[in-house]
Amino acid sequence: MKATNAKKATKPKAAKTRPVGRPRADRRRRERPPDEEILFQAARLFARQGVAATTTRQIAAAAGLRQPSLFHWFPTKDAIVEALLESTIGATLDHAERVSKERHGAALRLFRVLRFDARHLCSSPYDLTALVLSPESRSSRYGRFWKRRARLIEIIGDLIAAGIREGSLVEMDRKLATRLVFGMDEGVLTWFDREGAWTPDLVGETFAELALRALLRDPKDLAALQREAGPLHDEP
Amino acid sequence: MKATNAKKATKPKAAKTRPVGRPRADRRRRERPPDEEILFQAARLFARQGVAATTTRQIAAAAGLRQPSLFHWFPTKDAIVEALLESTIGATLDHAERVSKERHGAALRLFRVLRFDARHLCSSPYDLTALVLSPESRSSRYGRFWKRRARLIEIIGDLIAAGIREGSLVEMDRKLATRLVFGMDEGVLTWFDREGAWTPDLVGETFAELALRALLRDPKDLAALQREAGPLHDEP
DNA sequence: GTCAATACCTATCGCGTGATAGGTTTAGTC
DNA sequence: GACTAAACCTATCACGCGATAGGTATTGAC
Repeated sequence: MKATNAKKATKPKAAKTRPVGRPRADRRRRERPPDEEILFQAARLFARQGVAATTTRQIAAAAGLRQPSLFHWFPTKDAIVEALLESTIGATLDHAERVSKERHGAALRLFRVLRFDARHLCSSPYDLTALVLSPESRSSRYGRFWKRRARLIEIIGDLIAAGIREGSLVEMDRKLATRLVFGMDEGVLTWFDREGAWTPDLVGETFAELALRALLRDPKDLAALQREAGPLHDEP
Repeated sequence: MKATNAKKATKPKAAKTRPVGRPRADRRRRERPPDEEILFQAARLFARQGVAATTTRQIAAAAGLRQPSLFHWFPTKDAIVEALLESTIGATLDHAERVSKERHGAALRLFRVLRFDARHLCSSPYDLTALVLSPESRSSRYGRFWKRRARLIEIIGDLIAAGIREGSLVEMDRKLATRLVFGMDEGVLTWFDREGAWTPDLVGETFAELALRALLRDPKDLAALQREAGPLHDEP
């Protein structure tokens, strides 16, 4: 009787610290669940080396697994890339769709969309440098992501066109302007250092400030835009 | 006697159309010498697929050779990447060094450096999208290229700082401004279509115009800058 | 204790890769 | 015609890749 009770007192304690399943060869603690850890480490490696040059063995080792174990969580290497791409752009496109429909001047809407996107790129849990900017991701396999990205470009282009029509933005080739501005936006991915001195908010604000100074007929309007827009960190 | 003469009349004609060396299996004419054709086709494939995902068999087929023949012209696949990287940035850095030393206002010098670089990126004989923007090229193997690129960024940063000191450009975090402007510059690589409607000159001019509008204290100074700078196609 | 589910492991496969080795085909020189 | 250099070719290699197959080690439920 007494021996049985002593055994039961020991078991619940072990249950709280051990996940179900075979223990790993790599005993190091991981702060994320396995699928998220795989994505996190994959993104890091992709950003540093590119997708094709990153092997599944490297990803597995970085995530604390053996290479074939990756296929328990993702059906193919490709599926990892796809999951990373899908993890981006959703929030920023939703925000852009919402803001672009509001009853405000085009310049204000543009300002808010741009700074939100740049901040979002800097603060994603995953380092997306390689994925968004590299030709490796241009495959038709990721058509959904590229469609949504094209939609975001379209929204920005429409806002620039509306600003030109309203007279708040300077006359120019609206498509070329869209490309240049969006290039500066995504260009953030090539230099933003997640361990560096600049915060995502600061980058978002400064980028949008420069973009609007470039486009506004009268850059003195910028101060009013910044006031009306409010602090970036209040955007949902 | 006569038969011998007839034979000699035929040979000189063949000598003018046939290069020395074994004929290719792929008989199609190539407009460039073999090494240049390899670089051209490699750049095209790298831009579309990325470096690691492009095989030497693909490069060879595109250049009209068999795969091992590549190694007659380049010692390794890597050497192809290196040659492409070296083919860029030389002219633009020389120009930037020269212009940045001239006795003109910082804003004018900056304007000329920026538009030259953007045009240069658009008009390179090789499509460098994958090489300049992708992590694949970040290897220490290409240290020389990355040093020169850093020098270019430094020159632009110094010009921005000088403009801020002179009072022609707005006060702001000079390093962040440099990064954003250079991001727009290189971002051109992600969207410029060599078969498209925009010319390299137009892109160079428009990019520099937007960048200076963003940075100038008084954007009305832009017109004077454009006049003083003269047409981009006159830059050597 | 048995069984099922879960999360891993080791072993291995079929295939494709960059590169080497040796041979072939041409023009040019003597 | 013999020889050399140049520019190719075919054949092959050693290696590493993504993925499959089957087994192992744990928890939790009964």
